[in-house]
Amino acid sequence: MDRSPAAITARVEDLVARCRARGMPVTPQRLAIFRALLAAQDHPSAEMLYQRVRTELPTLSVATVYKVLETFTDLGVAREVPVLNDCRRFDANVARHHHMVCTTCKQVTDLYDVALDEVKPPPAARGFRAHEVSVQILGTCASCARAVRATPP
Amino acid sequence: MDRSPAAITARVEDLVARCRARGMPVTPQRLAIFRALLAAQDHPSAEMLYQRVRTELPTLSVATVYKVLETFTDLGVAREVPVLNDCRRFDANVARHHHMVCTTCKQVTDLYDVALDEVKPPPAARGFRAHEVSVQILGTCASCARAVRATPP
DNA sequence: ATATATGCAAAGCTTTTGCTGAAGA
DNA sequence: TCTTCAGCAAAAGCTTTGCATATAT
Repeated sequence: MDRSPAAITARVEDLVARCRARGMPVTPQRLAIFRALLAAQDHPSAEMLYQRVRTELPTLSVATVYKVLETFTDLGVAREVPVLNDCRRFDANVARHHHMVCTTCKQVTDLYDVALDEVKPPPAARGFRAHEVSVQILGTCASCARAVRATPP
Repeated sequence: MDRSPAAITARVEDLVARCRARGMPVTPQRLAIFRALLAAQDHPSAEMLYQRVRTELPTLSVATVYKVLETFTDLGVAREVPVLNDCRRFDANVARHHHMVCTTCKQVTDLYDVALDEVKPPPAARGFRAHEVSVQILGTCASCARAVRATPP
């Protein structure tokens, strides 16, 4: 995902435009949480975003983070990533991509691959209306693999 | 997955053998929960299994279901399916396959497709030790699609 | 001025944990 | 007999909800 200052500005302006289009207020909470989500590379949970934005907005509450993330997915400026069962994870990257998930440290890494993008619902899926094909590679990331070798169980 | 009586028997015997091999008791709870999981086509949660087995073992507790499912995954006779964030889902089908997930009714359907099996970790995944590649097709199942058309939002 | 959002607290769910009695091997 | 398990209850997370206040338009 493009993380240049210009791209960030464009994404924030897009959020503002979408809020205005629906007559929804542009609040400091929405802006700060969206900026934090744009800056994040780790598909943060609501709690993680709360911790990061709290330094900027000390009165922020976790409930607000959840509500704002819900709003973002409704507006189409962010999405929930369908990985890991322990807590909800979010991403401001709405372009097509896939994920590598470390089952040890729960880190989620984006994966761009045209071959994976070619994956289509097979004939067996008849009657099912596919909205999204998501490839999820589960395994152990490089640093966790090293840690395990250093301290065997 | 083969659900013939002979196959069911073989799977149960396999469970018994693996328990014995590790010196673990074969309890009525383990047998009943495993049979329920073998019979299930819907990737049940712990709560769903609890409701189904309860009729057979009225004294069963949900905590036991969780512990037993943990045991099953350790033994390699069942697995947790990496789909949906609302609750943990389990499957006695340990063969390679993928999933279609209805985001409306949360139904999870198995998907067998050799083309999807060909999906491999791309070069970008260097250093990452892939244990499993799981393709997840998110969308709306046939019956939910009908329901939406009948009662538009 | 009005509609909407925020913050707080409480409740709701799913899942885990600790312990005691029960039951397989 | 001896180890492991089942059941219970309590606790721990994550997430949602209801309501009064604050705020963006």
